[in-house]
Amino acid sequence: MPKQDIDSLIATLSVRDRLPRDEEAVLRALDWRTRTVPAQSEIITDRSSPDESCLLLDGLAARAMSLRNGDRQITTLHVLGDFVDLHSMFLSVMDHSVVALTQCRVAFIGHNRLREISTEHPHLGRLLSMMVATDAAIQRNWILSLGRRRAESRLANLFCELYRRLEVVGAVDGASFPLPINQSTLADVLGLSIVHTNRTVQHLRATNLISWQGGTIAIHDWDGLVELAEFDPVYLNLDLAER
Amino acid sequence: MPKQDIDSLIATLSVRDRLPRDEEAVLRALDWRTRTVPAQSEIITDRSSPDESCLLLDGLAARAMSLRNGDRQITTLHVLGDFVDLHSMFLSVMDHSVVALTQCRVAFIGHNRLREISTEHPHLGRLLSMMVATDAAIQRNWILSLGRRRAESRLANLFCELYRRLEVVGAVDGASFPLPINQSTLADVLGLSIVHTNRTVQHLRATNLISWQGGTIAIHDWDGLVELAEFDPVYLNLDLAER
DNA sequence: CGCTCGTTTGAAGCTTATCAAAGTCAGTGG
DNA sequence: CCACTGACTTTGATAAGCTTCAAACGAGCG
Repeated sequence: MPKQDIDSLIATLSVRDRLPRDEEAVLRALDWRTRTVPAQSEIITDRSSPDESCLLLDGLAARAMSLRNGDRQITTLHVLGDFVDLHSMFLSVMDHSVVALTQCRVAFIGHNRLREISTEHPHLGRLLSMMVATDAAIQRNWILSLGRRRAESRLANLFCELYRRLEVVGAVDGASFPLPINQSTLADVLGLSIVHTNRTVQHLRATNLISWQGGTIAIHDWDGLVELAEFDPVYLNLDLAER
Repeated sequence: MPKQDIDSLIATLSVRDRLPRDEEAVLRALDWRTRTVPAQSEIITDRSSPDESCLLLDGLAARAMSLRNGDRQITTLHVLGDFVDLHSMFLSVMDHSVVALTQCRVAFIGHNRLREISTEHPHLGRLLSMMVATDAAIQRNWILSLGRRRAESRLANLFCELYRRLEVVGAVDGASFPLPINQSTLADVLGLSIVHTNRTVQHLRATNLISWQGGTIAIHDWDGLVELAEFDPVYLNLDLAER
């Protein structure tokens, strides 16, 4: 695996806790098994019992769950630097699937190996648990969104969150960030119909908060977006972030 | 602390993983600081930075988040045996508050002590992480509910989940379990208005799936409730449960 | 007995879903 | 070079689900 591949994980961790040199070295020295998966493919199957966990090196992935009628809900979006299913190390059977929304590069590492390094380096083990907990905090914010925010605020919130998370791993470009998904997928994140998702996006455009073309979101009015979203990044746990 | 107080934690853990005698002994020997808190009081304040975690020994508690307009969303219900904010061990600032929905007995234990025993007993540390991960799985199911299930199915799902979780800690009585909250609180769980919550409850009664009086839910038709809810308990991670 | 809190009912309105069709655009083959 | 195709976005019209407001009802309590 190319050396810089692990950089986004290092960035994700070190913005949230101190990451000593030796622990960083341990992570870099791990025997990651990398793979490239095509867009729309399943990285991890629902109801399976993986014996390894998967780090996202590049691309956009999602946890997805479905109802019998085919309705799909995406419960978390994953960006580079995210451990996509550390959860499977602690839960024996997957309660959801993980799908690649774009082409993704991923790196696998065995649960046994992760358990070994957690025992040898307890602080590193705690960092892994912190990622699980951060994940859960992101999910809680999404529960608040789905339960109590209306469509527009919900979408604004998503854009704010993605901007901040992508910023951490150096994947934003000024006030723009990549979002190479279609509105049908976005609807599955928002818990809305495609039609209403489209109308909601159009309204954010019309009020000049954002634009969205060619798979890129440009934020034109960050303060306005934050206001509409009632966005407070505490839940992202970015304590050591510079701002 | 009376000896049996910790039993519900032991039950919660041992239904999900093997819990060796010595680890159980470690948990029982911990220097828990117990407290009784009145209904409606805050156990942990939003935006605070606790240095201890809180185990629920008795009663019903909830993670709560609010919007500026006062709308409240409950993101997780906690029952006896649940670690209410293990998350705070890994996240420095609380992204939500924890409130007692009924009078609660709780037991606090310092984060430092938890870190010590996690280092000395790595498997026990992993059990703690498993509780965080189980919590996250419960939240994911709730995201699916809020995003894609309509009110009736959402409520049915909640009742199925609570029944199974309370069963683990021996808090059900036949086909009944305690739910000593009012419909306003239930509305905050479901992400609905009080009025619609009331109508949804009445519909479950009218179709003879459940009854609800005096703070007790009686399930009259488990299979019907499961069917309506599309309830699949995989996400509760009850691997070692007998059924 | 009158209060208060919680539940229930009714009516109107808003947000979002559903259905159907048209518009746009990039890619493809004739 | 142009018509065709298929995926995606956009628009319009109607309906369903849920919220809001207002008021009545009921049980427990000082």
